Parts: sequence; structure tokens; C-alpha cells
Amino acid sequence: MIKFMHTAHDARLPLYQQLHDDIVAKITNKEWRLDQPIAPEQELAKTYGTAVGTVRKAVELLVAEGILERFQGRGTFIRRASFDGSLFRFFRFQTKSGERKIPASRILARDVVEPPEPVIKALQLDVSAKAIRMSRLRLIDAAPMLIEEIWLPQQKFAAFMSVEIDRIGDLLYPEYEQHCNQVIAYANETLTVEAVNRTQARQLHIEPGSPVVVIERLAFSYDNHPLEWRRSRGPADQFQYHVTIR
Amino acid sequence: MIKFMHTAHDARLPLYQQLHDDIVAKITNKEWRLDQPIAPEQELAKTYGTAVGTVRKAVELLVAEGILERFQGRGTFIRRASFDGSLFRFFRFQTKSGERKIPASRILARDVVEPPEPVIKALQLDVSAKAIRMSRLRLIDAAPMLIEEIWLPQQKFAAFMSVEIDRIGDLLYPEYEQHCNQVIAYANETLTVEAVNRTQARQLHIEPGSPVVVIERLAFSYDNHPLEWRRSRGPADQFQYHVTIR
DNA sequence: TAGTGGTCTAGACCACCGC
DNA sequence: CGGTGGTCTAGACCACTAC
Repeated sequence: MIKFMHTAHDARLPLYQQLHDDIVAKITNKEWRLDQPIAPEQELAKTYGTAVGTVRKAVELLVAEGILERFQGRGTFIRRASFDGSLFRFFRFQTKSGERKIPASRILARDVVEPPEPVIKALQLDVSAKAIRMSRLRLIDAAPMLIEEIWLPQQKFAAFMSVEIDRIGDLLYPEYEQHCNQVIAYANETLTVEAVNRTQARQLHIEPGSPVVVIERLAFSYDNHPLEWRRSRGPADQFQYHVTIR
Repeated sequence: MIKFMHTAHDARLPLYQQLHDDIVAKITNKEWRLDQPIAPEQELAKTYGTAVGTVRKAVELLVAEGILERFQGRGTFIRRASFDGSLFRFFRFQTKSGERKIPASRILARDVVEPPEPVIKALQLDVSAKAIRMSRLRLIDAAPMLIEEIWLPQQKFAAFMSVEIDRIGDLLYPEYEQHCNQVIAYANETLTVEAVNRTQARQLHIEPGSPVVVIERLAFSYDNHPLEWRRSRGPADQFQYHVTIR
């Protein structure tokens, strides 16, 4: 019999699935610190009242999903969302010396507005809810590489409006975590190609009408609530993407 | 002690890794039929002289790699490469009714030539080796969607030249298998965007200079030998790609 | 050295499939 | 029904890390 389950669960599911779901719930509820190992397998097995092998299977699943990381001898940790590498997957951004570094950011605008229909849908906002809108330029070696519009639900990110713009770092997700206690767990991205409009062309220092790659990203919390929607545009001649298919 | 190992193996590796490698070797050497289940876990455990759980772990790894498929009650099968869905991952190809169907193919040319340098490198050809070159147009509802150039090592695919062009189906990989006994296991793809040249523009019925998405694919056998290199170009306004990142 | 995850064993019983 | 993979147990010992 399974013990100490923290959430509603379907007992018809395999035990390891129930453990998996309960661990996700624990992470969502911030019951475990992000910088400390989670309880060791032996202890989890004891508290849940299952065999260690069953705990292992649940944890293996979570590792495969990218939610946990295991280190022999050190413990099992909650994996931080650290996918600013996403940009490097899609663009061959690089400095002239060839190294990869995170693009610098310049926030061009930030305000609270009535969100347009697509943002309401993506962020699952109430009809009357407001949203924070940002416009951001990303640069490599001072050369513009990406122009972004970013939308956040005002209700969850109200505190973000009181952070001085100059004190916001190049990476937003750590800022969300620090100021708003909102953790990004994963994101879905859609890539398309379009001709750039005049405003964006000027911002990116390219010809109006030249092709740009558009990355639309919807980012979620561990419990699958949409937290951020953003649309980024970069010159298509910088675009390159690798994938292995089977 | 492990028994009946069919290939050279490193005994310092975990048992399940050695089993994994041996099973890959068996598939590569075509010791197992593609349409029959492989030996059941119990039998594998007996022949290898290990516990069933160890065989399970090796098979789980192979399933995660996309090499095997398991079906409760039926058995474990070698997974066929069936990634013509690749096109659907990158392009929003669809008929007017919205359904997805495999694009029709028209082979425009096929000959044996001295391969250019990039093809020699990609296919790891000997300096004097020849290659089969094909040009192919793919259509949805008779509308051109993709223009492809395809290169094969002549040495392995000699038999392919004697297949009548009109009798080649819309999918090439089953043809390779049937006529040349070459099985595609996986492929690496690189996507970029470029302006289309005049010839290709005419073939695709688009304006010269308009953006096209370029998919370069290098396809491999189970034992990691490159078998086919192809480059496909399609109108960028049809392009759309989804990915989940963590 | 103590504690962690990694590997491996040898079983049991269940759920599903095809005959 | 027999045979397959799916779940689960209850251990053992090894490899690595932190202290």
C-alpha cells in the first residue's frame, strides 16, 4: 500500500506513475529547494512504502523528461530551466572569434496593457485580465541579432513592473524567479519564416522585406500553466538548425 | 559470466550496455527479420546468461533510441525507419481539405557521375568512387512543393540504376531496401534559409530570390555508415516547425 | 568513511495478445 | 489458453562524492 501521497491520484495507475506525479506536485509546490538534492531513493522508498526499484523507475522517468538530474554519489536534483541555448539551436550566432555567448539584452519598452486576442488565448487569461508587454533587442558584440516582444500575465508578474529596467539582466527567467517566484519549466516553440516589416528591419539593421525567422515561444511552469509568451525575429541568413530523426 | 556474445565487446562496460551493443550488431548483420519479433526477454536472458532485468534494461535503452519497439503481448520488433513524416515536421504541407498525405514524386533525372567534394565527404567515398545523382520534384495535389537532389554511393546502390524510373514509388527508402538491401536507420538534418535561384524558382513555381527552406539530410545505416545525402528546398512561407525545449 | 546513485539478480504476479 | 511484455519486490554489491 502506498503511503504519504501528497496529492489526489489515480490508484489504477502504475505505482511508479503515481510516484512520478507526486514528485512533480512536490516540485510545483516548491516543497523541495532547487539547489539541494531531493530525498535519497532509500528514504523515498520508505516514506512511500514501496520498493527502491519502483522509486528508481519513477525517477528515471523524471530524468528522461528533463525534470530531474542524477549524479552518482551526490544525489538527485531538480533540473533548472536553462534553455537560453535555444537560441544557439536555431541561430549560428557567434562572436567574430567563434565563441558562443549569451546575447546582451536591451529592453526598449515595458508597460501594462490590454492583451490582444492571441496573447489572451496563449496565456489563458481572463477576459478582463491585463498583461505586461515588453519589447527587447538582443545583441552580439553590439550588433542587433534578435528583436523580441514578450508578454506576461500581469496578475502573476505584477512585481516585475517595479524592477528597474536597468537592473534587469540579460536572462529573464532568473529574474522571474527572483522577483515573482515564477519558475519556467519548459516551453513550446514554433518556427516560421516571413518577410520583415519596416520597423523591425530598422531595429535589426537589415533590408525591409528580407526574410526573418520567427520563433514563437510559450513557456510553462512545472504544473503546466502558461507563464510567458514571446515572439522573436532574427535574420534568416543567420538561421541554422540541426535535428536527428528516426 | 556473459555468454554467446556475437561481437567484440568491452567487458568493463555495464552488462546491459554490452547486450545493447550486441543487439545492434545483430540488427546490423540482419540476423533478425524485420517483420518478426526478436527473441523474447526470457530467451535472451538465458542465451546471454544474465538476469531478465538486465535484458530489459538493454531493450529499454534500444527503445529509447528508437531502434526497437515493444508491444505488450506481441513481442519486441525492430523499428523501421519511417520518417517521411519529417516533411510534415518542417512544412505545413496539406491538401486543400487539410489532410496530410505523402507528396507525390517525379524523378526528373538520374545518372552516375563523379561526386563533388561535399558529397564525397558526406558519404565518405573513396577518391575514385562514383555516385548516383537524382533530381526529384515532390508535389501535393499536383502543385510543386519541394525540389530535391539526392546522392547515393554507386558501389552500394548499383542495382538501383537498373530499376525503371517509372516503377520507383513515392518513397525511396523501401526501394533502397527492396532493390539494394540497404536499410536506412536514422538521419541527421540541417535546416537553413536561402534565396532561391532561377532554375529552382521555375521548378517550384515561385519568384526567383524568394526565400526557401533548405533541408540537408545525411541518412545512415544501423551501423552508422552514410548511405544517402539529399538536399531539399521548399518555399519558406510553407515552413513551420514545432519543438519542446527544457 | 558514510552516503549517494549505478548495476545486477531472481524471483512474483498482472495485463494484453493471438490462437 | 500459452506466451509476451509490464509492474513490483527485496535484496546484493559496486563506483563515486563529499567530508
